[in-house]
Amino acid sequence: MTLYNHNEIEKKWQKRWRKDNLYKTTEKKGQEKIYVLDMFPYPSGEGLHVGHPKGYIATDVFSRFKRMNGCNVLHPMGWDAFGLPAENYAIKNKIHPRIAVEKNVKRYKEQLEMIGFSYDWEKEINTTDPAYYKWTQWTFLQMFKKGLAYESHEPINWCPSCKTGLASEDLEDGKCERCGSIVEKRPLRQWVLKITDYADRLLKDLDELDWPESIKESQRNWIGRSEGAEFEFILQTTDRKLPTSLKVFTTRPDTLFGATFVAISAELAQKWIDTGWEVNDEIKKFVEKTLKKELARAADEVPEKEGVNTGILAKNPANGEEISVWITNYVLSGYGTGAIMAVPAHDDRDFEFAKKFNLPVVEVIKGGNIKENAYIGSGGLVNSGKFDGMESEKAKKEITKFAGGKEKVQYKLRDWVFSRQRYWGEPIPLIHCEKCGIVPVPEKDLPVELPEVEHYEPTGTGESPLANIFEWVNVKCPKCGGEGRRETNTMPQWAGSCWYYLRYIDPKNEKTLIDLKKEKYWMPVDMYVGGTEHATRHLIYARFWHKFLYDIGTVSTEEPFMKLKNQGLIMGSDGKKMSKRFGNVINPDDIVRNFGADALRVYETFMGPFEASIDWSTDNLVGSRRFIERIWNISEKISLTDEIDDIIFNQTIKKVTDDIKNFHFNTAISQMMIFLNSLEGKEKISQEKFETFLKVLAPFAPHITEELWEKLGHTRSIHLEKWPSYDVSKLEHNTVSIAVQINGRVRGEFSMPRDATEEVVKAQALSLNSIQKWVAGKNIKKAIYIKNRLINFVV
RNA sequence: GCCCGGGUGGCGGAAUGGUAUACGCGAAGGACUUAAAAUCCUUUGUUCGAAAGGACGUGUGGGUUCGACUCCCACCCCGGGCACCA
Repeated sequence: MTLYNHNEIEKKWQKRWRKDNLYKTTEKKGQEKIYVLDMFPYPSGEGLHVGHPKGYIATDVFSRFKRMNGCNVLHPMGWDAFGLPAENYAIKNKIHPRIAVEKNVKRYKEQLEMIGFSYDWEKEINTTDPAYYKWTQWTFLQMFKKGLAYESHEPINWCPSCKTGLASEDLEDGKCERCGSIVEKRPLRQWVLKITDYADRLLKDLDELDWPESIKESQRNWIGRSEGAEFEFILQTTDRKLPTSLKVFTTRPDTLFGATFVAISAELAQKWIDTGWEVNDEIKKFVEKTLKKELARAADEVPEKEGVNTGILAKNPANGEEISVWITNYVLSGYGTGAIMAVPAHDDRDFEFAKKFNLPVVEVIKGGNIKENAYIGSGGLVNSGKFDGMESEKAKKEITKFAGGKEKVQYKLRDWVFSRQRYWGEPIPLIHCEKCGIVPVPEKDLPVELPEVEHYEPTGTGESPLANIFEWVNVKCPKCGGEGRRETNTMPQWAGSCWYYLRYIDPKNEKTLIDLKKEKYWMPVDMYVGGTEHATRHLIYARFWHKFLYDIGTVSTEEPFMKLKNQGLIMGSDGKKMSKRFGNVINPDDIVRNFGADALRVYETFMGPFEASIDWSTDNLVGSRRFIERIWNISEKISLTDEIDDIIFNQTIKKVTDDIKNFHFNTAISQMMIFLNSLEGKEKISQEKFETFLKVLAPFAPHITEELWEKLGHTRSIHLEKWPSYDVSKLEHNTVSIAVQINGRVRGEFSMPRDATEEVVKAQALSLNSIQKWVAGKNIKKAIYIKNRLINFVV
């Protein structure tokens, strides 16, 4: 018996596959295309741990399966390498980010190759390659020209440690998603993309996508659509500097008669002051204090409600009542109009505020006890004039009409803060000219390359380190030829990943972002696999970016990713997230060296359902290694005749075929184990059937199957073989075991030929000793017969 | 608070109305061996019983059904998303 030396065999085949370019993308006519995509990794300094390849293994199994089924498969890999992690790593280790990225990419690629993935490396891309980011910049320019990119000075989230502004998507519980620092608000000049223009389409088109419900739900929450109405309250004031009316948005127009005051945000009050509203010291101080607190406040902190009465009165458009206008710290400035109608009887927050400041609470919806709490449910109207008695749902429309409001839809989604005050990102291709204003860099001058710098540490001043490189910053204005300055902000980490799936199709293209003919062939992505952490970042940004490209005719589909699957996390063996911090990281290199890539691949697919989070267990991995080894050993029993159970054999082909399609890899492996167990103790195994078994195993364990395939005399790779079919007539045994139940409890069992009639089964069942004692002297009310499975007597 | 998932042996898990615990790990016993490792075979939900056999058993409590891990109602616990969004 020859020894199974996984290291030698796996290295041998990896080398051979590379040499033969075995996994080169094909575009054979008349064959189905399938685009199988992994969320490309961010090459960090730590290298891969065993959790990372879980998704890659799944897509690799799937791609290999599709190739064997005759499909044209596009299965590429690349590197998302701009952004904070690479830059922070570079700063910490005092090397240039470019060098750090090169080093990390090399390491990642080595690690991936050890696992035996079938990527077409001719398609490799890197978002930090100028030939790549040329087109990231190009798309930004198109957005700028369409008015979707604009400059803003609004206060935004600022990470004091990373020293850059952030998008709301980059926060986690009010902390910087990268470094965990508490994020502050800071007014900053910044570039913003109008993703809100796409809110309705981003929401609506989710319905068409074959994505996990939880991801779709996260996006729906994030987009946050609310239907309601906008009302205009006439302001009763003699101050001519004040607006004459105030708009509010509400989802509860049915409660309009219960509005007892109007609340506005401090930001809105400040705007009024800026335009000349004369205010007393108390109001002035309150606004200043509130604005200051808001800047310093952690994003998830909910402070005690504060407010001050402006003395201004507003006329309720429903009943003409004059109610007071308050400046408060609980109305959000960035949502709706920055002002609300407060209905204390039917809103928790307004109730709390009204109680604190002794404002009236008027019940307009029946159903609660408004002395104790706000009632936010629905019900019949009261105190609402002619609408008394009407149901709240109906009243929403009626009162909106009556009070001159208009129906309106609001979204929570905010525009995408798109600039970072950092070095390691795509330069924003704009030039500031004193005469012409903001001028786009002409397309022929793209890419605007990131210049070499001595110091790339962030400045913390709100300017990127690029601002200090005068020879780069100072340029001629492309429009008037006068003095100009380059935009020094760079793009966020997520920019490059918004369209990388298009670049894979044609990675060397210099003329256009994508050749539309090639795009039409491969898009959309048929199978996209990655982690759930991208639900409201990458997966929203990329959809937005793609829809924009669709609108300008660059791509042919409205959505980039038709089918999405999320792999579950592999946790440390201690149940904690695998991380250097907890010292529970398992390195795939060690596993491959000690147990083999095939064992790792089988284990990661066998450990549980693909979507489930499961703790790593090297003990359990041993079972997968044993499986591989048993196949090796059993291959020595091959002969011309065989004793293989035909039924198990055909069931195995069917089960593996169906399970790979559905990403049920764990049960596919278990079926192959059942097959292998059925060979145990048998002396004769035919080459033909064993080869078929190798073929269905090949996507999971590409190395050992290739080696055994060669040993059996083949010169062409097993991975180029056709996927086997099974004999439908040989999926079930001719004899079945029938369970006999009395009142639903199993009391006996016997064997029968398949498809026996009820009479025969009944007679046989009742003749059993074990059954007789249960039915003796009792009246059988009825018998339920489930063909080939069981018979149940009700006594 | 609202919205998604999920809860099955000692452990990872299988079964989507029809014999609960497939497959794997671990454990116990046996074979081989001078011995150990490796490998192979057997047993392995709990409990009562010498055995035959019985009772209990898929988070908890109810319901539908001849029959429920599976469907319905209520609740508890765990994981994730959103959250002063009017």
